Amino acid sequence: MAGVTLKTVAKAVGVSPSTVSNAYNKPDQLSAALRERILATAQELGYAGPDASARALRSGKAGAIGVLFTDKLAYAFSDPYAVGFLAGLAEVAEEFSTSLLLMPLSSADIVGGSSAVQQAAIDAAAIFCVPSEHPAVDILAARGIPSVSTDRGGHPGLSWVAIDEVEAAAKLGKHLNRLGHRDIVVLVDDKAEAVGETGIDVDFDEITCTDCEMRIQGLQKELPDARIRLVTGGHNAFASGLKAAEYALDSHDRPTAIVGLSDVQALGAMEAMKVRGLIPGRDLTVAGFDDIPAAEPAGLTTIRQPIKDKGRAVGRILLDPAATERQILMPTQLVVRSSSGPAPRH
Amino acid sequence: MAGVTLKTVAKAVGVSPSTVSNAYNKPDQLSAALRERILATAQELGYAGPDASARALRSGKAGAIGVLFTDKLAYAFSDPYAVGFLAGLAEVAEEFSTSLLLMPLSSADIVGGSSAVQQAAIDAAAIFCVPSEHPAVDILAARGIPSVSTDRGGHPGLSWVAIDEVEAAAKLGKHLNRLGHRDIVVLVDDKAEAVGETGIDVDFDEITCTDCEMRIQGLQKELPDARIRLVTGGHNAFASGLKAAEYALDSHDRPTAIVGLSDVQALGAMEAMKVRGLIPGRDLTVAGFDDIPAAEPAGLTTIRQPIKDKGRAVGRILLDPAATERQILMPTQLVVRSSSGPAPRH
DNA sequence: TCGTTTTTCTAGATCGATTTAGAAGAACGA
DNA sequence: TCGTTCTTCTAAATCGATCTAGAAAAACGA
Repeated sequence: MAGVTLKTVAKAVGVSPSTVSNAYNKPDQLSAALRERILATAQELGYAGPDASARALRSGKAGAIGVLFTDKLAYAFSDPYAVGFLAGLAEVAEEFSTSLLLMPLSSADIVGGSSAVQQAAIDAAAIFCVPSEHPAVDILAARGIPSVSTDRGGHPGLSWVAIDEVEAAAKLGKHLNRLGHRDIVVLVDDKAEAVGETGIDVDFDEITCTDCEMRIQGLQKELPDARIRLVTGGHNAFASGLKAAEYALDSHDRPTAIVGLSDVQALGAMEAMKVRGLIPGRDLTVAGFDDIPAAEPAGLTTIRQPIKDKGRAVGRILLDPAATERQILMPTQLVVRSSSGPAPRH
Repeated sequence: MAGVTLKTVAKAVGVSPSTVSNAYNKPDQLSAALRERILATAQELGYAGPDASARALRSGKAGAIGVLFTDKLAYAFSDPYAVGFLAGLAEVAEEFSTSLLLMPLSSADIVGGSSAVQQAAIDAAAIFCVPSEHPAVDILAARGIPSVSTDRGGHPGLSWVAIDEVEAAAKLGKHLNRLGHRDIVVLVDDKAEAVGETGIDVDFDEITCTDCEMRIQGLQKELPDARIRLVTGGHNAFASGLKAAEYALDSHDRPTAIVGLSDVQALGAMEAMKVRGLIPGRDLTVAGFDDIPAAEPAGLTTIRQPIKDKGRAVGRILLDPAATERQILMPTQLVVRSSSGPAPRH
């Protein structure tokens, strides 16, 4: 069973290893009859085709692109936004019959080389929602792996597919300003530490994610005279938004608007309101980012970004030789729904 | 930049390649001082650590487990059920700092060896919702890659983590029977061919997915005197459920109940009803399978299965040496919500 | 018929590491 | 002081293929 290699097959058929290799990779380099014979013998011997690692080593092609995907891989799947990106990327990958390698970027000792990012046999990489300062990004660069990020922060030459985060947030900020909101709580995700039972206030300096920083800046820009507080309930997820919103709603000075830096968090906030009998858009304004599918039925005001297209565009840059543009700015759009309304006058 | 290998570093430092290798892999095999010196020189030369493919070849470990994921990779992400599985799997993978390789099982010529399943450098594989007759599954077997399936259909020795599909469906069948439903449309997904503008009827023989077959059998078992029709709107997704349900609702003899073989399809059916002013549970009963997060707010009656646990269990079997059980049956549960009600008497 | 092209196949180098077995020297115990 | 054990390092084989250059045989054109 084990130990059947190209050589074994070659010997059995009575040809050279090169020929067996050609039978698999370059059918037009040998007669059809011989190829048939080789394939048949291979089958008999239980040879399952050229070894993947050996082929990858020799030919320099791994047939896979890596995906650096948010802080914790498992968390990523709790946000439909991230999943949408992956779907778009997968679509293109599929077209080029390339696999997607999801790499955890856990804290394994980076220098020791035992981290997944080091180990991964990949031809290229997509970097999704990982700040360009992250060591894993450096490793990719050091390995000379062509990468595309969803973040514009990196070196000038780096490829990216992104949105103008500041401008996008500014659109929402303007909307809230017009509605008269001057006291706003922003729900941010906190990757760094585990938050306890309840949400907590955070400082702007503590924000670890570049996108988040820029969105907050965008909001501030259009809400210069508003009080903007940052609250977190943990990593980016429905439950965290819920927790953080509960904290904000139950505090002595309740804001007039809650902005989730992602829709899942905003939806969590809506749930918290529902429990408290508060009606979004009337009692309190809620807004989010991304416009995930669940936002529409929930009536959530949000900033739409074409997430699946983002995934596709990244895939094209990585895989399609015809793709020339290496830095792509995607459009965003303010989608006003029932969850936002005028701030109650006092 | 390119062309810097272990040997280059070894020569630069003045030691043997083995020592450099040890510096990365077995720090206790050399003096700390030397290791330091090697790592520093490596950095200087722009050496990013041992080549992944070469290491994989020599050591026989790829550091990744493959995931064979439904027919079309991009579609898989449209079902939160599939995503939940992946999240569970990713959780365990992360724990063992192993990557997840999502392989498209497109129709590339299998024999030629250019398919992703052939190419993939993986240590083990998870097979999600791919029938055991699929050629890709055979390839994995031929390659001698340990695999775990979410389907019990394979060889007796094969590992799996599954639910009793027939029994699960029977629970729902019994529920519908008690409510008096005798005319039922089942929404199935059709992977084989592209369906046109509207849903179409399908025969039981045309069902390509083992799970689907078993679920239908389970329904039939508890609804012996009911008319059960199968309708498809395409691959497993909300839009397909919508399309198929529209077809069923607009036909001259409307059923009293619609069962989606997945929640996403059932939710699509609910949307079709909403458009037509029909109220689920009163005018028509709708039910699904999986109990995805969106099912609860929608009031969808469904069969719950612990999908994330399923992913975790598969991960454990593949990665955790301490895991001994190799065939695990997960529990299911009928969750009755407002979308199911008594069949209207005539 | 003879030189030329095409088809079919092969030898041997190579991809970049890891591993095994063992050498050289240092440290140790009595 | 001598044999023994540890520590530190190395030489050479090996993992399993693919690639380049070229040989042998067959087909071809005039």
